[in-house]
Amino acid sequence: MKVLIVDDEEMIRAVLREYIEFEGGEAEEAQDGMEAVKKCRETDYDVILMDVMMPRLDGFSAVKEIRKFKQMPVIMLSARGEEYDKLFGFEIGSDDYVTKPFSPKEVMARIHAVMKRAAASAKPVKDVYEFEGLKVDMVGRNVYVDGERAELTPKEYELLFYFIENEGVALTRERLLNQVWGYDFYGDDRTVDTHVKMLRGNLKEYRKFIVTLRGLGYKFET
Amino acid sequence: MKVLIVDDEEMIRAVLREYIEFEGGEAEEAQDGMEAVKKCRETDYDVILMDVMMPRLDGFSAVKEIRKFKQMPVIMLSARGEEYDKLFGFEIGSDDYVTKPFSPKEVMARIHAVMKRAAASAKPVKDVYEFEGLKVDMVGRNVYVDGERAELTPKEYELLFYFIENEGVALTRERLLNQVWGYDFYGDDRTVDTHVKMLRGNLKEYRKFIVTLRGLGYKFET
DNA sequence: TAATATTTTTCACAGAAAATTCACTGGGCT
DNA sequence: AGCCCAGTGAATTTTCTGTGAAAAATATTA
Repeated sequence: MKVLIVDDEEMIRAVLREYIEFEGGEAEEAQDGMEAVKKCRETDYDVILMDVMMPRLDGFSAVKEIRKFKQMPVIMLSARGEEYDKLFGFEIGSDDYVTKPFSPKEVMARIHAVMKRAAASAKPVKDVYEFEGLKVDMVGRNVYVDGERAELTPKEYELLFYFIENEGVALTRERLLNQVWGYDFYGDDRTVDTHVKMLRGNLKEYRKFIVTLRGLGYKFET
Repeated sequence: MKVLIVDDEEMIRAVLREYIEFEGGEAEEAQDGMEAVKKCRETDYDVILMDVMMPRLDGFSAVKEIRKFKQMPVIMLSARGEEYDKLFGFEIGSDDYVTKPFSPKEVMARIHAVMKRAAASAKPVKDVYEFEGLKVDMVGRNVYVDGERAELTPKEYELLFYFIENEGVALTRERLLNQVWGYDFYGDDRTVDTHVKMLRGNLKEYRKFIVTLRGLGYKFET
């Protein structure tokens, strides 16, 4: 387990490092966002603990920057009351957050949760899925409805692929917008609905797989 | 089992201590909130018994203070009729309460309940819960009653999930409104009742898990 | 480059579903 | 017995989704 601790406070870094190493993990430190980005370019970490307020480059900007070239789980460390930051942190794709003051125990619990999640999602991804008469070729970007090729637009492909990758998981519109459209999309919720409508139309009878979860969003379920 | 008893009355402390030690537990005492906070800084307790009315620093303020740096289960000891205090105590995160005059037996029961809960919540949050024939899939948003899928409305899901996340914790209507409906909800208390009714109806025989606490609210208990 | 085609997004509206209110009933507790 | 308080059913109000059409953005072609 390799963890990157990003915080400008020496003390916090030291405490976290101690806990991580006590559990047999490996810890590296960065004093600010700039250094964090640099280290991430060179090394792969299992999880990054990222403070929000830092000199030079703040936590959010750093995560944004890192996300451009690498996908690694991030846990944000935000001072209490930074509500706005908290939300924003999620939007840019951090996996969790802890508010200061935090107990090291709490942080370790988050780390374990994130690692476990990562391990779970490392399940072999199939290239071709078949749900009854619906065949989806993830690599070739082809979808067949009862053997006949369905002409989907790019967004429809992406949406369908995301649904399939998260089969059985309840997805909010917000999450779909974040994951399929990207964190920097600031558009209407209805956009999702419209694309779901189009996708359903193209899936013909297999529209049934996309279930509406009233008050929440959608779910792909066979 | 390490317990901190916080009360300004010598007699009460002595009685509680006796019971705790009789059951093989370890007890420490504090005469007021100030002392309690100080002791909590130095030592980790499994549970804190905290009186409300005390000189120097009252119980609520003390809990608030302690919460700032440590997370420990608290059972409030409030004089009967201190209704307001009771509610407030829940909001600041005490785990249970006992009204004076109480039987030591009652207090011990609460302690055991709290300890059991703490042991249970130490494990990572589950995705799927099973209580007898009631299966709740938090991720997929599915609820099965004896294997059959229950169709819940959004509020019913949220309410059930909140109940489950707070298994064994007494929840006031106010707290439910705040947490499930949102802090900006200014509605009737009866609203909770109605949704509990609907939820119970959908849970069929497992309605029994949602216990009515007369004069207070509800509790999810298996 | 301009014109055209395709895709994406916005938006308003209708119908459906759900939430809320509220008066009344009945049970538990003193 | 009387007083609260929770349970309940139904009416009312609010919210939500599906949809179609138009506008905007993007890609393609001449």
